[in-house]
Amino acid sequence: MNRLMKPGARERETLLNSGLLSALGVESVAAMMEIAVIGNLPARQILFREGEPADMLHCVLSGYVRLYKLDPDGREADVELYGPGDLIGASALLDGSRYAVTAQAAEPSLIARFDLKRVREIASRRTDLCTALANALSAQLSRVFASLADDRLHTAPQRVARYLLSHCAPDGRAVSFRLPYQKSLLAGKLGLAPEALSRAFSLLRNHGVNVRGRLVQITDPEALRRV
Amino acid sequence: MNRLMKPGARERETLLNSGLLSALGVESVAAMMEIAVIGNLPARQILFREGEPADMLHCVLSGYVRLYKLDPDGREADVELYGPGDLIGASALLDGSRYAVTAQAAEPSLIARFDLKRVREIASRRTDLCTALANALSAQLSRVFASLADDRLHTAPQRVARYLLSHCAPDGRAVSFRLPYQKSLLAGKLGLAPEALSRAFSLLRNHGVNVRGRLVQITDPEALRRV
DNA sequence: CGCAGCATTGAGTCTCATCAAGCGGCGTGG
DNA sequence: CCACGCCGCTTGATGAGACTCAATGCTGCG
Repeated sequence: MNRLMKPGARERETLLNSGLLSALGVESVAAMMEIAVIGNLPARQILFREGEPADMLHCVLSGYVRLYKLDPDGREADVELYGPGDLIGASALLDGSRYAVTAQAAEPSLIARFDLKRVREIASRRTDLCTALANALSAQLSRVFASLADDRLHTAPQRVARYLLSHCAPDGRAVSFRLPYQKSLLAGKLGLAPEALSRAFSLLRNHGVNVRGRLVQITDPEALRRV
Repeated sequence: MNRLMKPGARERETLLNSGLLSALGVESVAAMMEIAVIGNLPARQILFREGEPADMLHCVLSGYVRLYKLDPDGREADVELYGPGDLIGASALLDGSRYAVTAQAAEPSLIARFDLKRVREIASRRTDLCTALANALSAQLSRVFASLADDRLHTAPQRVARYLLSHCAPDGRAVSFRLPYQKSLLAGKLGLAPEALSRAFSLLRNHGVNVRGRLVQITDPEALRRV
């Protein structure tokens, strides 16, 4: 962690809009702001490792944080990718008090850290924080269920198509946008090797998808939906 | 649902030991008991379907409940398997108020149902219930992370070996036990076709595993660990 | 301008799903 | 008591998909 500091005006702003704090009453927000510590992470910095005692709750303010598990042989499998506003480490709220996964900054990132003991203590007094935590967890659980089913049901091009569609407006109009992160990260998030993602993109060229660098053009969302 | 009823003595006993209620104070337990409804499910009965508005929280008392997602073509992918004491539908606590998955009794089962609105209402007053929910969710999240990573990192025989080892004492002694459910269920839980599970078992015969019906003998846990 | 890292492409291999057929136990009904 | 049929499991053959390894292209940055 390069710099540790109390949240400034900009960080407070971002935190207020985050998934966790946005639903809280003013007093709980104040209590959480009180214990928040802002940290600036260089790319590839590890936040915590699988198996370590969990002592902090994290919230991404900017950048992306990758959660993965390690094989005995050192291979990695991404299980989740958190962006601005997302809460990290909630899976460790109680579960044995150990982190179940490793967290690593995927790019230079700004995060807020909360001492877990003090969060628990505040949550035991203020139900709005407690329900906000439960809600964040339940949303994350739904997401992971979706990932798992997606993995088991769909091929690589289908998963990529679904990802692209999830970033489109539901109307059938053509769109173009920038991928929010590196392709290798996206590959990991989708459970693919980078090569497989590349091949999927090139296959999807026949279905109305153009990719140049991080720029994606989708000329025919309907065709994509049929893949 | 065949029979709906208030919990009797036996059901109360089981509920008290369940993951959710075991951590609560007496008053919260009483409040939850008050709204609990016991239901007896025949095998294959659907508890709820993906996309339906979520109005109930469920807790397995006996039997097993399978959670899965459906493909447009009708193929199914299991995402979780809940046994006695497990909480179902917590993923819908708030998340859009819709069930993210379909739940089906895998065998004749006894479950407790709680009206979700009333659970939320109790939770907003009693933090012990709220934190118990959050804890249940966080444990489930960890489990699903583990499944997802396991899927992506390990082959079918390795996943089966890990499953078997998780049912052994950590000491290296030989053990034998009964599978708690059908093999086809286990296959789904591990993300495998039933044929793949069968082949995995036959491959593991060379590594100290004997299977006859639901009976599993593990003669050499160490060898299994090396698979 | 050159380098380092990411991305693409190709070839080969492995794993697993799928389809199809055969086996075995178990319950029902004759 | 036996015959039949159902269901779950096993086994075999096949094919598609995706990972690995390796070589090359591209890009952005110093």
